[in-house]
Amino acid sequence: MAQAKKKEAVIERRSGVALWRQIADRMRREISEGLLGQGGRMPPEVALAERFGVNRHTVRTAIAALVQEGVLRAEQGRGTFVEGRRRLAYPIRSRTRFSEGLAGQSRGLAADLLDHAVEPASLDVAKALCLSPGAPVIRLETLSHADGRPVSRARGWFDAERFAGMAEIFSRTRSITASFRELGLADYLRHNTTVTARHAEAGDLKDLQLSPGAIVLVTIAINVDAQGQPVQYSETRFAADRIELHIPGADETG
Amino acid sequence: MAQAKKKEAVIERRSGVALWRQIADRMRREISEGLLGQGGRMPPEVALAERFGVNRHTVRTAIAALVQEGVLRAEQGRGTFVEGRRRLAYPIRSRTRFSEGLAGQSRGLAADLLDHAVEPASLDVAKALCLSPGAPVIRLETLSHADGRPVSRARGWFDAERFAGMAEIFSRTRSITASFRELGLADYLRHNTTVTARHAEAGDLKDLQLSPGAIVLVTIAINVDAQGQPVQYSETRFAADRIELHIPGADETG
DNA sequence: TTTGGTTGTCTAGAACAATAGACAAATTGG
DNA sequence: CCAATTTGTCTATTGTTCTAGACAACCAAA
Repeated sequence: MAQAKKKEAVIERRSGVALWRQIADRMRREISEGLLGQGGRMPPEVALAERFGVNRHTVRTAIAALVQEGVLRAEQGRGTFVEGRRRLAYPIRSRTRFSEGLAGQSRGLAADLLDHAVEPASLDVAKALCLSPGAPVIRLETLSHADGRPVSRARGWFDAERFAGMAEIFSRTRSITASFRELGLADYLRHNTTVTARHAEAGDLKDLQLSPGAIVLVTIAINVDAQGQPVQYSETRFAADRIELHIPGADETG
Repeated sequence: MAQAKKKEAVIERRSGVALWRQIADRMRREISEGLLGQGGRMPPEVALAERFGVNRHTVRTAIAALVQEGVLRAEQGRGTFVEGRRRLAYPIRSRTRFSEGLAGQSRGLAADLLDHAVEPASLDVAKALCLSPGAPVIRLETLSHADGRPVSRARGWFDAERFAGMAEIFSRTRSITASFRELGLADYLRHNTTVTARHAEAGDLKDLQLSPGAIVLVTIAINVDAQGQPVQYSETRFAADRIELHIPGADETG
């Protein structure tokens, strides 16, 4: 029975996803769960190849991809080591603010303004913000980093009349909460959030520094002011391998 | 300029993901968003091939995969038509019950008990249920359908002392809420939920009838009774192309 | 220094994915 | 019936992925 391979057969052939990518995705996940690379050291390539039932070169391709992502570091003669950090928890609460949510878990929080425009509200946006379709809205495209790594890419819409100058203020304050405050909105609440997941699109792959096939968690949210008037409609894509969403129960919400 | 191809270049080559799979994933998403297949009819293969900048055969492979999934139906001489239904909304509230959540959106709700066992609590489970590590817990593996399609695969743990006979009762009632009620627990609350997303594993691919590379939304939740005592710890994998999670704001929670 | 274990590089061939073109088969509308 | 449109099938060719084996380069410990 020494002949029998130990492969776990979790790798599927002819699936349209290359073996090296399936293996890379699996290793990334197991590393993040602490199942692989305990003590910071990965098993040798030959052992991994045997475990997955593939050739050593296939494993090497997977490792190369994770090295490229910054998850692993390979040293000739010594071994392959885990570089990646844990997944950050992003809380979704009534009063969640992006920076507050991740503060304490990471350093170097930053949000960049990638693009902005004033445009007529689409049907979706108008409905969410309780405006007439075609009413002018400000659209902000932002990219947020934590620990020097990009974690989310957001697209937010605001009533252009009520929040004139939002883009300029945001590019200075780098925070939605601070920008609202400057515009006279002291407090706001998260009204509703929808969560989906999908494969990252080309633009997000680039901005979030993901590799093709990577997953993004998508939240679509509406924020309202104290009177219940919508002030922001946003769609945020989180790199699913860096962020997890935490939704506290009602008892913790207040 | 008639020569210039219209391809949208969202398809990446040499990415480890075959072109036909990228196209299939994209078409599935656009169909679910209503961008593709309006009126139930898909554009002809030649048009799709031109749009994605690939050969017609590549598009055919993608279509074949979606036909296999039940999203599309191809009829020789007539065209290709949309079979798939929209994504169901699964609300995450303090008092969400699975069947209640999807009731009204779908028919033929059903939960199957795939497997069950009494086993010693792992560290995670013990901590979540406020038990000592190693204390006996009941583990239920369930599969839920809506509209005849599998939508989620759940693994739940319960205190074996307090909820003795859970497995037998569940296989009869096919509902966690009803089972709790029979065991004397009239009401319970969702205490905490964590949401992540990842590629489906082999077991889930099969049970949820997904194709390799498909995405699952993973929720990890703790339910508590009226006294705040944990009664259930669960990990649920939702087929991300069939379900979206809805998290209402605090004002709607009560 | 020597030995064993590890990653890095190269070559060659087999398996799979994608392209190209041609034509068959079925449906629809004139 | 005929023509146009559409999906289905076949062959051939090219490029990418995976396998197989061999060996070099490097590190650590005996």
